[in-house]
Amino acid sequence: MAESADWLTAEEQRAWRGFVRLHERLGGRLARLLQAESDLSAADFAVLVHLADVPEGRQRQQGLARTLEWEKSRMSHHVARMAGRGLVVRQECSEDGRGAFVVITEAGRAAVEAAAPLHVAAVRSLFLDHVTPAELRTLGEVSERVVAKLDEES
Amino acid sequence: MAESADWLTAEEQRAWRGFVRLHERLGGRLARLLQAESDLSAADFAVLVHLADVPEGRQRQQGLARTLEWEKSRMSHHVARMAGRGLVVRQECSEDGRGAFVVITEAGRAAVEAAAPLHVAAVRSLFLDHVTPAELRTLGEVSERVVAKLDEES
DNA sequence: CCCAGGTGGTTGATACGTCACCCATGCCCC
DNA sequence: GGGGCATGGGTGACGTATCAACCACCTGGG
Repeated sequence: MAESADWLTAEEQRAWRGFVRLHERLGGRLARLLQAESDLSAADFAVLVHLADVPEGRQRQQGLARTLEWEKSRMSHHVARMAGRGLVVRQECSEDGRGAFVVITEAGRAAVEAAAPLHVAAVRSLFLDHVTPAELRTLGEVSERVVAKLDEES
Repeated sequence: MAESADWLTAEEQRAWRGFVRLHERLGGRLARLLQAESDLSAADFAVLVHLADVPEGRQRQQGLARTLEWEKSRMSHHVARMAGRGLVVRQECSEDGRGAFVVITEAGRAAVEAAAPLHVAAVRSLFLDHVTPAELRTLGEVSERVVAKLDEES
């Protein structure tokens, strides 16, 4: 993404490209750490954190998908893989014959409990430690505003 | 990613989660627009923009990979797919028997020239238009600083 | 009661990124 | 000048995201 036809001002470009790069690097780094230390992908981690935090450690698959803002297909594929690794199990839903619960296993709980503090520490040391509180607030405001705009236009 | 063990302050969490969500949404949205309007993935677009901007529209594969910060394997796979679609062609390198040039085709040039203004307009309307210049500057500074930190620690 | 449309979930195809290897060529130093 | 190592590149396997199609079940209106 360089200049081609009408492009952005220097400041716009700097901010936009910086933002993209930041997320790429930070995301990649955090994902690799999580994988190396806990053998979990970022997606695994997100699923397990939610399940660990919900009564009985189980939730309807579609509900989980909505919370994480995933497509149902992605959730289905992913749950299948996680079940294969013993992190969760599927459970039939008696109230709704179509439904399926996803339930975190003991192994899943152990994995997420081991991973969470490491992950938090990584977010801190790689990101939060290098940002001032004022900057952090600005970042939060901008993010919320733009996400809201994106949502209302969709 | 909710609370589990020691977690983040409310402000930290808001900023961090907002930042992640923002990138996910914005990235997804821009990618889908590019795909729908121009039949190019974000990766295709990045490759073509660079090739269109370089003398003779050709560059060594490894050089391209370094510019985009991709792994050589990813570049190899991707160039193969793009070549299959006629957006680029591979060319042998006479100075270095191992080397390969990637050359943009006329079709590739046409595609990127059609896509670029639409993409810029989308970045503006979905993101830049909702951020003040001061916020943009903060964003640029934070991004550069954190990326620099990440680079020096790797 | 039946059926039309909606919802929950699965599956298979395709595209993509990463990893671990492999091969060939270039380069350098003894 | 030959052996070892680095470099440029390709390949196949695997995990993963998306899309489209599909099936099963539920639900509401006639």
